[in-house]
Amino acid sequence: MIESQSHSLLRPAGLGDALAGQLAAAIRGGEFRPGARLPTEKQLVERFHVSRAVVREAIARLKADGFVETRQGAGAFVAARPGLANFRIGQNGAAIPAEDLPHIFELRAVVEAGMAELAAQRRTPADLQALRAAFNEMEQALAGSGAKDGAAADDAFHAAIAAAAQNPYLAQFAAFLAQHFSASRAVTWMPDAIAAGSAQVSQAEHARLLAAIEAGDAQAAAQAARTHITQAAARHAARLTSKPKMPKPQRKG
Amino acid sequence: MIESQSHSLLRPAGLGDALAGQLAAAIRGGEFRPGARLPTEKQLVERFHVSRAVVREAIARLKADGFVETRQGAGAFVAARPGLANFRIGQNGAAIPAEDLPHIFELRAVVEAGMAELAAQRRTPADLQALRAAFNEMEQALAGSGAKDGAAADDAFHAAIAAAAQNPYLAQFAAFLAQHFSASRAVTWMPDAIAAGSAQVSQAEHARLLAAIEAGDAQAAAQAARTHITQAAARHAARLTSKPKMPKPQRKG
DNA sequence: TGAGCAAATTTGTCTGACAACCTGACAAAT
DNA sequence: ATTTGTCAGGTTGTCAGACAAATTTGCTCA
Repeated sequence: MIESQSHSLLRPAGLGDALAGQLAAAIRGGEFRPGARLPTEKQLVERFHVSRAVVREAIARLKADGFVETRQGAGAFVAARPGLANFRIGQNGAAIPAEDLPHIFELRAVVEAGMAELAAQRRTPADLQALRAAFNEMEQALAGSGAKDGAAADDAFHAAIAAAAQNPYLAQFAAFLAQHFSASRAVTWMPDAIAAGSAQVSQAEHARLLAAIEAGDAQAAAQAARTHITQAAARHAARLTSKPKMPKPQRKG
Repeated sequence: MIESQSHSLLRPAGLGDALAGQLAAAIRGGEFRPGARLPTEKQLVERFHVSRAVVREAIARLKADGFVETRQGAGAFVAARPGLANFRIGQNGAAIPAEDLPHIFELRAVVEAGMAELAAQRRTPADLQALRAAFNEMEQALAGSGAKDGAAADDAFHAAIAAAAQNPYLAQFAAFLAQHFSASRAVTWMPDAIAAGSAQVSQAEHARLLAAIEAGDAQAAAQAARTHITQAAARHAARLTSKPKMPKPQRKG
């Protein structure tokens, strides 16, 4: 019988989702080895007391997640490397455990440092222009011109570094990692954080990163990126401990 | 009308898979913005001339891939960051385009270098023991003792480096990247490749990597890892161009 | 023992029905 | 004028049954 996963303030997941989760856990737990055939749809229907449609949806999810492959007439089979078709941070929808954060930021530091190094080596005049423009927008956001969105400029700055590195996979992976912390970056650029000087510290790190890339100094760029992410991790951790300060839930419709 | 995606030597994908691919492409292509509502199931049924079951399976896939979120009674909505819940190399089941390989290996080099650096700093006596043991197994596979599986020892060697780095996310991501090239590593340790000296070159790179980690020399370890991956990329590329040499398809039941 | 074929089984797709939920419009109350 | 409650229509979630396409199994025969 499927155990309903109900998120405290959110809607319960559907049966298909729940069954997929259970089957994935069974595969991960070694109940089915790579290449092994899963129970037939009919068997799953009987075992879990759900309709065939639910079973098929669960299998569709498992296929998307790289856990199984299906062959019409034969069955569903555990993939050669179940679940390794995707790289994912954390479990579906669940918050990242706090004890994982240092490891994730360290992974980010490795990736961002490597990317900054390549950016310093490969940047074009157009890249530098984009970097400068984004940097200047952040400067204006700091000066309180009010018309500039610091967080968006921060995103643009990092996207420009990624473009300068000229490796789309590095860029995608860095963006993938960063999007897990987009809320933290947004907080960095809120009025209270700017007033508290937090954004200025971040911007000083950006300045060092920019200077190194402009100078074509790969080592300095890597080091500046490493420091920036290390400090971002500290800022993020500080936010987690200084719990609900919830300044203004400025919600844009 | 759904265009059938048929893989040249593989079975055609189902309609659900094909529809999911098209909807994902539409979302990626900007046809639906984050937060936008997708056409209703009924509309998709009419537009694509498929049954509702196919539509639902496609949506289940898109949910698993992080492209959409559904709310019962309301509809399916494009996720805040569509497709970014997972990081994936290549498209589902399709071979990685050759022109992407250099970029992927470069990403691997960045990650493996960062990991080797940490391993050199954090390795324990037990780590060194595991590294040595794996290295010795590869030596024996090279000497032709026959009882040792070079590819498995190669895997174990890299797993030991990952363990020494003491960052599970780095380890997982490195393994994720490496599994896309597991066939290439297996070829490195086949009798013909050993006879041709290819495995010896790889092992010499392992030796430098091991020496640097044993010496606790982080810079040398990073450099040795970078070189190893760069050479692995060259070996992989050479295999792609020297096409079907297909020595012996030794298939283990 | 191996080849050929029919029957059984399994996945893929379609169709129809009902349950649960959502949204927008409108009425009633404050 | 604003807030709350109700309801109709629409949408997703689940169930059930039927048939098509592909694979596996079992049986017969040379």
